[in-house]
Amino acid sequence: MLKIFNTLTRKKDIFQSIKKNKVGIYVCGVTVYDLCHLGHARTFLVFDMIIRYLKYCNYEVNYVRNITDIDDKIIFKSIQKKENFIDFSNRMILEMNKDLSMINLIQPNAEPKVSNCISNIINMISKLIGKGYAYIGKSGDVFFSVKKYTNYGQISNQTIQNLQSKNSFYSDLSVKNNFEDFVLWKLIKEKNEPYWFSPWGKGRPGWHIECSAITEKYLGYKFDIHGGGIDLLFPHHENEVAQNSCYNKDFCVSYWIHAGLLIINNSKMSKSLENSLFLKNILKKFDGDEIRFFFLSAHYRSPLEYFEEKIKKSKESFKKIRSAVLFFNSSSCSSYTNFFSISIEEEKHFHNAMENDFNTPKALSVLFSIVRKINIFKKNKDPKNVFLYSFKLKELSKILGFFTKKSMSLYKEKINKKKLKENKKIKDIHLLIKLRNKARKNKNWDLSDLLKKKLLKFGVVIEDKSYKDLE
RNA sequence: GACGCGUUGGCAGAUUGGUUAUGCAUCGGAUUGCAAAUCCGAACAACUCGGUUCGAUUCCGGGAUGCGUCUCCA
Repeated sequence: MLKIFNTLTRKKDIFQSIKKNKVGIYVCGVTVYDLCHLGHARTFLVFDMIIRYLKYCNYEVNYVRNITDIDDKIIFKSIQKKENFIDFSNRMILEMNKDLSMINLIQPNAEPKVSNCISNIINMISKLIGKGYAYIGKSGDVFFSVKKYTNYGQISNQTIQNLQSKNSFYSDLSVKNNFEDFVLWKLIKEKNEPYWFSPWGKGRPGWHIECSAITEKYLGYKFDIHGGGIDLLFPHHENEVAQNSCYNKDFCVSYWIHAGLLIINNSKMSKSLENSLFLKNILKKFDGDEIRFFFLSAHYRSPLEYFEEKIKKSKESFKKIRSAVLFFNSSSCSSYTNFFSISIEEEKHFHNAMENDFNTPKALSVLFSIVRKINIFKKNKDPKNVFLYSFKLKELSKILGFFTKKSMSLYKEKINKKKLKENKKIKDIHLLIKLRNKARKNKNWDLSDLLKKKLLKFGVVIEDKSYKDLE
């Protein structure tokens, strides 16, 4: 029985899908004003793991993740880079897809761009105005009237009275009726801003309305799971609930799942703090499976502190599992295929861990105990059990998204390259030694010293004894 | 100020009202031509103060402290 921590009820709820064997899930995606950072990677990896597990449990999953390609920061960045706004966001989307594919994420069933959903957004805003939940402010921008929605604060447990106002254009009471009201449609302020036509003038949607319109369009007013980073809980998700509930009174998300944040230098990782680590850069040092292991070795809801030493250590731990799986791949024995239906004790532990709100650290510890058993069976020369447990290890790892075809082939490629490099290095060293010996024989001391220095660069220390050593 | 989540060995990180998490690192041993890998064993733990209890790291309360959110953020 799968239990999931639901932010709405603040406890672990038993999972039950609305439609039998089907799950609709929406995850708030990236605002593409820069490259993907490691924080994005964590959130999407968490939901990737959740979706893989649901699929493993025989659910047909409809996974929707939006791309915010309209946003003040995107506009600002594109102007700064003197790049057309559309070109800039498209370039960032390409980069995002490239980076995310390297950590082997399941592709969403739909990945709508906000710019393709403007008509849905306009419809939703019109209806909200019609119902009296939204109004045109003094500035001409459209605002949501928070006080009209009596359940506001339900998911984030916030009350309007306790909110602190921040200074920005849209927090100014000269443009809207109440400070808690948030913007649904922004009119263009500068000539070079991108815009779309609307009943309220040329402009663009506010941030919160896009997710409401997209979930409505792709998943309807009732769906199973809504996810995102915990930093989106307030105001983003609170506002989404308000918008959708006012748009359709039967709106209901069964489970709200929030991923814990990646912490770096004792604070949340975000670009506004200029401490971001781009996924692209991390991928130069660690592969997809290693990054996956690093994230899954902490519970998905707890904050996770990042520093390089930590991921290096986790890479070392992961080696243990990887080498066992590689050994299995290289020694598969088809005569044991009748073993596939046999179950082992560890599978139960693994499933219990996953069913308990996706306890991946515990599930991983089960993998380690399988590895130990495999090693013992190897030592005891028990090939049947080596095969059985190795097979199970691989199957369970795959549930968590490890050892996909792509990640395996990338890893093999990396290893082969390394081997080639090693071989070349050894050849080079032998050649240099030969040349140096020749130079010494010819008493060409300058060349000999030069070659000695070159050898030192390869880590080879030359200690000459006498000419007798020379060949 | 409000709301939420934390504090577990050297590090990372699960779990639990009583009995080994797990991984890395350390120490001892086994295995091995050497090494790597592996196995066995050892040592090291619950922020603090109260309460409940036969028994609390776990439940309850106070305190300390860290992180997140409060209308741009995965």
